[in-house]
Amino acid sequence: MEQKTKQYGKRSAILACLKATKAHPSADTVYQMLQETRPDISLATVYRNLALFKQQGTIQSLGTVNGIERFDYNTAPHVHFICTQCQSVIDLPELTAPSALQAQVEAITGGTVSQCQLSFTGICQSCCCCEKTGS
Amino acid sequence: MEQKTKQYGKRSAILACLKATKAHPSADTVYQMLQETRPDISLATVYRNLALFKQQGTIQSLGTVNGIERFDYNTAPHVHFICTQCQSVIDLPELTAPSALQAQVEAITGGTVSQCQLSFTGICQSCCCCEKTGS
DNA sequence: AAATAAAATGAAAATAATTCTCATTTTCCT
DNA sequence: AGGAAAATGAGAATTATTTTCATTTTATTT
Repeated sequence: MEQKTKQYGKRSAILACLKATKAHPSADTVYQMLQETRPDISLATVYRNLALFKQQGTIQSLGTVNGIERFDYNTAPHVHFICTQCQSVIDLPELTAPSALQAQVEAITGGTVSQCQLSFTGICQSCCCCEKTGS
Repeated sequence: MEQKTKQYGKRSAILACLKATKAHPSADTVYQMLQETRPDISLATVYRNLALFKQQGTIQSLGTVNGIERFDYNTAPHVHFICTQCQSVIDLPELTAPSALQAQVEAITGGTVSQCQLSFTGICQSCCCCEKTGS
């Protein structure tokens, strides 16, 4: 039993990374964030584990922003604001997602609802003012 | 001025295709739907024009379903149900999108909202019953 | 602790949706 | 009609994501 660096715990490191941020990161962003503390984790492993967490329901996908999938540790229904310019995603905890409609949706469609997504897309405050330099 | 097949009107044919369907098609689906009547329209042109329409605000993107972008001629805020099994997207006109929240979102974020998306994800009725054959 | 099976990983190749290039065609304007 | 500007087709390029497979790590059994 030689003294060697712990090689495992990669899965939980990836999950912890998502838990620690509010940035709703992409797979590549998670990979880059981990590079500093866990350079032994490859991008493929990040992809694999994010897919696993998503399938398990441990995390949530917000869908894609600019063609890149974004993830959220918070699986409770909540509202997002997505800036199409800087691609930032922020939570709007002040507003409530209409998850109460889920029963109605199931009644209307005859299907089963597993997720509710409410998102507002636009230009965030910092991108707003930067834009005005164009005139 | 020889009698030749009309080569133009491709742009409007693409838009008309979107207008005519409730299927919220992808670029490739639009291309395939057009193949029958307008085999002179290439896939690149479909992509180009969908991007143009989207940028103009003529059409809307629902985001991606299974990694593929889906489009909607209806730009009014409305609710979608997305089946993760068969990838079908249906409108739920019975329910209203909470676009009234837009002012609140702008007040909270200090940004500008251009789009509101409310979607429920799950398994649709036909996929529900098919699933049960597994036991 | 040793042996074995099962799961996870890295590196790089493979996949596939989308975008881009550029030569050609079509449309628009006078 | 003539020329500029825009649109298009074909295919190459791009790129996020997935997959392959040999190797390493973890779990299990004794």
